[in-house]
Amino acid sequence: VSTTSPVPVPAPAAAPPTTAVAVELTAVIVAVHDNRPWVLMVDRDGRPALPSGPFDPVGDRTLDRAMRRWGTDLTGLSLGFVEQLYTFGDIGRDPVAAASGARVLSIAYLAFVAAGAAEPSAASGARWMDVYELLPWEDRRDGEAAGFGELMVSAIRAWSGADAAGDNGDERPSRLDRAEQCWSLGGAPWDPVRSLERYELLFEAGLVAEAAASGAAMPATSAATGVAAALDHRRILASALGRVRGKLTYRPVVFELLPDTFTLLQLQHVVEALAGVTLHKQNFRRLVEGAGLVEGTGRRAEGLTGRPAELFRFRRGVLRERPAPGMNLPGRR
Amino acid sequence: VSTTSPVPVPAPAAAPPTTAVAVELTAVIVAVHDNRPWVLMVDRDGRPALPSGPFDPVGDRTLDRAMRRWGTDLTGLSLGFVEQLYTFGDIGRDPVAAASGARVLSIAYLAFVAAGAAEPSAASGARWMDVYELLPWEDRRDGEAAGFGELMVSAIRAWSGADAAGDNGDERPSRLDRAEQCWSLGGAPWDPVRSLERYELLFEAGLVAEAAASGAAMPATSAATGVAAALDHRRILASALGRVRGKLTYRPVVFELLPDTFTLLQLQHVVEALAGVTLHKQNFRRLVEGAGLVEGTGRRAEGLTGRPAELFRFRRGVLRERPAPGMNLPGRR
DNA sequence: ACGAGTTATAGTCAGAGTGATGATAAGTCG
DNA sequence: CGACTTATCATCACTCTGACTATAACTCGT
Repeated sequence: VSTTSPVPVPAPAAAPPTTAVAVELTAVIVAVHDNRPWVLMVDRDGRPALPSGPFDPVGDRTLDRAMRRWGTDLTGLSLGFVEQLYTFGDIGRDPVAAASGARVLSIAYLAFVAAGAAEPSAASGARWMDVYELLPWEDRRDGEAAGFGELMVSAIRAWSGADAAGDNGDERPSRLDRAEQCWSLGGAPWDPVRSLERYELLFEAGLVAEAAASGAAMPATSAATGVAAALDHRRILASALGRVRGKLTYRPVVFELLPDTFTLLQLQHVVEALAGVTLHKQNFRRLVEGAGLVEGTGRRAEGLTGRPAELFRFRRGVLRERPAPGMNLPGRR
Repeated sequence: VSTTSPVPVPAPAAAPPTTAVAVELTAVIVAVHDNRPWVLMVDRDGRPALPSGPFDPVGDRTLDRAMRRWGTDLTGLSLGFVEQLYTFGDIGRDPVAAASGARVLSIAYLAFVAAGAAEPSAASGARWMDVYELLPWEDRRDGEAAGFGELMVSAIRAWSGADAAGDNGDERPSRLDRAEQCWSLGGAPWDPVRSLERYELLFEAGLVAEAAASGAAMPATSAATGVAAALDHRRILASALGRVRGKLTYRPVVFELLPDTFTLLQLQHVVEALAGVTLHKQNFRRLVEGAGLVEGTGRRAEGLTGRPAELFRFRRGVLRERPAPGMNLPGRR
């Protein structure tokens, strides 16, 4: 079955590629205040859009560095955690560019800004926007169907039934299966991480405004389906949100969003804001302390009300002890 | 802190980017036979290389579809699971191209081919190569330091000490910390998922041949550090391996690598081959059955030796029951 | 000063999941 | 028929998880 070394025949693929396309960086810059996740958005033809910048093939030695430099310029803030997300390249994703024959590739990056940092420089035209204004169904902190409702569920049911009848063989999971898995319509628990799948399902079902080619029927804003963004930027945001939520569970990234010291309730609120679900308070405390993720400073917070809480800090030592330290979200597995 | 809608000022970033760079797709096509993971490689100037193909901005409507089409042509096999990995764009990654002023961006994809599928078409010049021939330290199935040895450990220790002395502030984790985490030098258990970090550490420490700019001192092949590949393809492979290992734990992707029915031992061997660690047999069986990942067909395997095992198949129903069904690797967390 | 309200923090308990080990079943091969 | 090999079942201690209860410490209004 195997040859240990490949034969020394030049493969056809080895010829240097010559395809030219436009490449840009797109940033999903996230912060958390006031129990809400915020994302930095600019305006693009009247719609909110993720900030994008050109990729400079001469000046930028690595993509990561390009992202860091440009993101810092844009926000005037120092970016904590920075990670490449995904490269988006569908032909229809930028209709304007497509019309002129250009193909736009966006390398999306995810970055965190610590709470308490300054505002973005006004010159950039960038503003913080509530993530759940764009993806309202992803926030389940106040009840299952908060802002989503049975309406949407039945719409999805009706739509997913449409091909269950057609029975596409049993290769790919049916739309019904996908809908059930995404929205926990069957017995399965809600999985915060699947935000991208949920957005894609809504898109396919024609329930988000972006799905209507060239601004047809749907309103750009609805309480249930949120505010439409430019191009495929809501898709990118949904993918970022899923990544953040997944990452939370096995890497201590939350601390990049918090000040150096914080109370356990603050920490819990940040996790809840990102995960879009509420957590059991006592268990959360036990978990993070028991896992050695945090350590108490002797000091206490300037209490607003109630018993003053101890201030904690991230305990770097965990990294040496556990390979995958993070916050457990309920119902994973 | 927040304005609900962004101000309607055209952001500087909204101007269409015009940067032109060469974009190619690079495939990490993986199969498992004989208790080993195999990757499809071609020859490139005498070194093994991952197959790469140009991205066609006109013909390919989506990146995923481009990958599928081209990968199928290349291998003559049908690709099961296909997933975008990462986009690599370091300026130094293709010295030949760089010399001529071109910047090459590779969008790397991971794809699986089921066992028992046919050989790749000979015309492509592609051959299967043992993944652990390229990344020998990633295979820990026969003992901790199999093929790696205390030598490498101390080399890394020496190197990582080099900046511990310099003490770069305590922003980024020190090299010593990184080395300890990657190789479980401290108390931490070995984490199969960190293959990319390990490769990058070896690269930085100058312990892999690719690190020597323009073929200086290091031999292209060594028992401990493996066979050097073209460009940054070993880095891409390491990143793919980490992704596969991670994915195993929360999504039932193994089954894409197996025939429709299989024995539990076969399943275990595939998981072990990919994870590079051995698993406890009884617990593995209990886990996989208890989680509802598989279901027995009544039939038994044509036993070679020993008691014949029952044949199992993947149980699609899990997807409806659990959000994140997968194989637990030891020592995660 | 005191009690109501609010938040922090410790403790307890049942059930699920995990790692390790032993015992038994069912084939093949000499 | 016995040695060998692999499959499969059962058990046990231990940790982790989810839910609940009780107590501590502070602010504020009266």
